[in-house]
Amino acid sequence: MNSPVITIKELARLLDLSPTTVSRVLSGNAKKYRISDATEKLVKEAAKQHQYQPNQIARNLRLKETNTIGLVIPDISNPFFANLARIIEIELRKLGKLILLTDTHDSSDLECETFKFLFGRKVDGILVAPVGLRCEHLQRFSHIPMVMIDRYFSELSVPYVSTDNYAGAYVATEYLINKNHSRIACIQGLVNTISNKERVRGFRKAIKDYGISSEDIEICGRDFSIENGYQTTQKLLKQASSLTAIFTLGNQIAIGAMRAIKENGLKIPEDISIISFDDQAYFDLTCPPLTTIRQPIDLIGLEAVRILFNLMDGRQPESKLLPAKLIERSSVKDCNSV
Amino acid sequence: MNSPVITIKELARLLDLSPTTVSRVLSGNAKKYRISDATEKLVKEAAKQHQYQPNQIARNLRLKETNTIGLVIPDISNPFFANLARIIEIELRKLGKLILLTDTHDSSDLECETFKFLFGRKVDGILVAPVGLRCEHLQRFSHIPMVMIDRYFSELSVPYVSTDNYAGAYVATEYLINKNHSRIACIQGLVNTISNKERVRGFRKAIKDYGISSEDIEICGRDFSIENGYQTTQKLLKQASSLTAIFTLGNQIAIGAMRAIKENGLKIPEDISIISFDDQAYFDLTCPPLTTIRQPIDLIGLEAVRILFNLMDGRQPESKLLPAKLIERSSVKDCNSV
DNA sequence: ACTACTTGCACAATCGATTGTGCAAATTAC
DNA sequence: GTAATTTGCACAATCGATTGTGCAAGTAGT
Repeated sequence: MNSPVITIKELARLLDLSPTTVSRVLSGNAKKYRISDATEKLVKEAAKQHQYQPNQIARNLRLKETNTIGLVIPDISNPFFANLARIIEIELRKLGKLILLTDTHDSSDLECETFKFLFGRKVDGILVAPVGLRCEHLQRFSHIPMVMIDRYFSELSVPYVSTDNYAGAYVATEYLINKNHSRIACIQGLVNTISNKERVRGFRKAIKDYGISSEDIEICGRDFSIENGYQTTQKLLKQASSLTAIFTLGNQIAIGAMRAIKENGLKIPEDISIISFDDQAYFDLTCPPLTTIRQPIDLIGLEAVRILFNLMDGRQPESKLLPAKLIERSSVKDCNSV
Repeated sequence: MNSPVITIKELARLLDLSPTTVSRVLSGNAKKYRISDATEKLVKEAAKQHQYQPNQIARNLRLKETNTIGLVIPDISNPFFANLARIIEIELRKLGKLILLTDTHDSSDLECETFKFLFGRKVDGILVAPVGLRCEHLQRFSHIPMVMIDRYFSELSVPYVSTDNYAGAYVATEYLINKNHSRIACIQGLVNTISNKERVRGFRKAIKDYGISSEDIEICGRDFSIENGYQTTQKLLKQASSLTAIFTLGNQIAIGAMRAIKENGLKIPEDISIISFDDQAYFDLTCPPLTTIRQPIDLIGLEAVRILFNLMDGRQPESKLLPAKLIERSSVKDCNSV
């Protein structure tokens, strides 16, 4: 029986031709190498009949091109990254590339190991949302075309695409302040990641600009998980301060915070207000609908892919910070009207 | 300068050894081939110093093993699949495999193309949540180790791991009936997919077992999207029937349904009850908290990987249907107590 | 009929790692 | 001192596709 995989060599033997000729026909270079029309037709028919599929591994080795892009993400179960992955997958597929997906679970060590893997696989490029704590490995592999998404290191020459986290956080904080909140807690994500730092910076700047005492605010939390949102909020609420609003710096944190508030028998926004960075599809259905800062996820994905391909074509790296947008719902109480 | 990539051949030249010897040392076969301790040490040090990373493409070609698993998913932005992807990624990484991720957007054509791609890439195995409409391509490539997840075709000899959708839907329906609902709509997902069909079957069976007139129920909808949940619910509500409960067959459908209900100014569960297949992390925070049927996502992922590896080891295929669990919250009104 | 092209295809090397086998040199045995 | 082993490593083929080059056979020109 025919094995389910047929190679060019076998095809050639069947047709009594050389592998060279078969290869040339199948890669569309028949004319270029003066293969006769008759032979061309013969080869094509045989290929179809035997369902010939080129062995990409062999092509890759020879052509030094794998048509594969590494996608390195801290947590694919976070809807922000899942949505990002989706748009990126769509774009890359249009361009004939496949994705090697890796989830680093916010571990720099895993990320570093991942880079070695991807390098060994000879990916044509890498799209990475770095954990954000270290970057030697990014540096080390920066000879391969790479774009950072969401999180980045401005000190590296690697381009990035992200949200303008600073401005977004500023707007969110300003919004709270305009609603006359003054005792505000900010629950942050992974400390030291640029997106977190920028959001915190935006928060602080607004606080300062509006002359709010630094004693009336609190910045706490440690990562972007639901767990962190929950535990940090529990702690905040136990402090029995006169906290009036919480600004969560990620959608998962918001979930945890809401859960804790609910368990404490408090009402949003009557007892405590909440605003979150990073909108999600279901945030209009939570109790109450959540006011958020929406990041332009699709645009981030699109731009990242575009820039990556520019890089692969040898063009200049180019970074982008895209604007976030306030989505006003009803999780923030207007303390002016009291 | 040294190029950033060093090959075995170059390493060999530097050390004045043959590539053979270098290869043998680096793949840990020094003893087996009687390489002297001195040489072994020399090679290892040079490899470390030059940061040698084996070219996996070349190894793959020679060894016919890519350490890559194809993951084929209908929609990675659906949290159900994102969570599944995450647990699978974790398990596969433990086993030294990387994931080629593809999103088929619920298109059988794309799925078919995807299979060709994966075959060409010589993946060691495939984990697929098939679109579910056609399966010739699954058949055609069934010589490569493959496990279907979530959705499956029982007529194929390809093993699968999924939830016991029939039983889950039966329990959900029974729950509604016990709460004395009798005018129930069921908003389904992708018609003809096995998970949908099984859920509908469970629904129908419960309806029949409890003697509810088929005129009091309605089965509508077309796919697993938010959009479908929204539009179908809008239609249902416009019919001004005396509908008392909706059973949505997927988490995204539930979101759409809730949105439509809300926009129509109706209250859940006072005006209309809702129960959904497929629990999500945030469903305790929606307005109201949603009663759902939870699928054992982690277990599905774990089992799928386990079975796939058994297959790759040449052991027998084996399929599993895992139990779902009712998570009672407060989106279903108890009509008995009225 | 003899040279000059053109046509149609095959040879062989290559990509980087792996592996069965072979063969000197070193060691041991007697 | 010679034969028998053992030690230590290299040769060369292989995986499947690609490509620069070469070379017959066919056609055209005069």
